[in-house]
Amino acid sequence: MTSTQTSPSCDHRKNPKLKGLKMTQQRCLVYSILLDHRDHPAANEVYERAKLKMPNISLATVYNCLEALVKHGAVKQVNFERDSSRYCPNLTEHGHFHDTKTGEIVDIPLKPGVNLSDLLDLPQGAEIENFEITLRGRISA
Amino acid sequence: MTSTQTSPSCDHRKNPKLKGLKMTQQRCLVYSILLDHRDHPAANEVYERAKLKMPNISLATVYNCLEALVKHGAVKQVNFERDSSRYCPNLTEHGHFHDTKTGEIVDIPLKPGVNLSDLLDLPQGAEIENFEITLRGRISA
DNA sequence: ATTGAGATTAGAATCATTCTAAATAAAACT
DNA sequence: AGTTTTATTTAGAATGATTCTAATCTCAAT
Repeated sequence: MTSTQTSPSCDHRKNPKLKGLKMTQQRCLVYSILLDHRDHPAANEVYERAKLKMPNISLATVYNCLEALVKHGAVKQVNFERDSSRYCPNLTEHGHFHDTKTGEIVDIPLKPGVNLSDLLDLPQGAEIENFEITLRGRISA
Repeated sequence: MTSTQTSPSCDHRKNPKLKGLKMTQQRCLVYSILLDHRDHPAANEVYERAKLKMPNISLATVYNCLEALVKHGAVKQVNFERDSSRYCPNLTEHGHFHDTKTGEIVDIPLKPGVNLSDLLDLPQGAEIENFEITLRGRISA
């Protein structure tokens, strides 16, 4: 049991998103939790799930791992108003819809071929590094 | 000095956005601060500006006033990642661009005639109550 | 003038997140 | 293989924005 790898999703050869990021057991666990249930958990929820497999992991480590994954670009941090940040392994350009009835958060893909500047009057010379589009509402039956 | 009105912007007859909201001196001051410099101040910055005119106003009151204005729909609350909320009296549909070089935040109007659903693959039956579009980047000279 | 509803206030409490310093683990070098 | 270096993990303290609490104040309507 000297391996650092606990899940195939953390294998650099199979997952180029992780190339160059040292995958410790903790980072691997946190990352696989995000891949496992793509329900946009917040840090404390990731922590709860992580403890089931690694009871001594600390909340600080979960924050550290999430930060490392976000900085590396393997995971996106999603913010809804002032709520706790949530985390999302979907790296395609997308927004989020927050269903105010169920609390569920779903990914909203951008329509293929369309561009932010089709919707928005961007200022001259604006170079967008990243964006967030968050919607709140309901899904009528 | 028994009047509650300290600024014409708080006159209900001139400003229908405020109709139905009791305008106390504090609410009027907070609101006029937002109208005065449209630089998206956070609550503590509103508090600093407010104290110049009303030295005994409390931070809690500034929060209360901002909340009342937001709930009433006279002001929008704007969130960038996990930063403090900022406040914006522009009620037209718009997003925000955060210049990472200068820190400046500017309103980004939606192009006339276009719709969120032109850009996004919304789920069947989605009814959007509100949305936030926030961009980070730079303006190249 | 009295009442009652709502607003304001100071300060305490909350809660997500970050920081700190010590302990571990892994990596790099001999 | 052992030593040094470097990065990671950990528990708990600290931070900081916001909300809560309970007391006081305001003001319109009785």
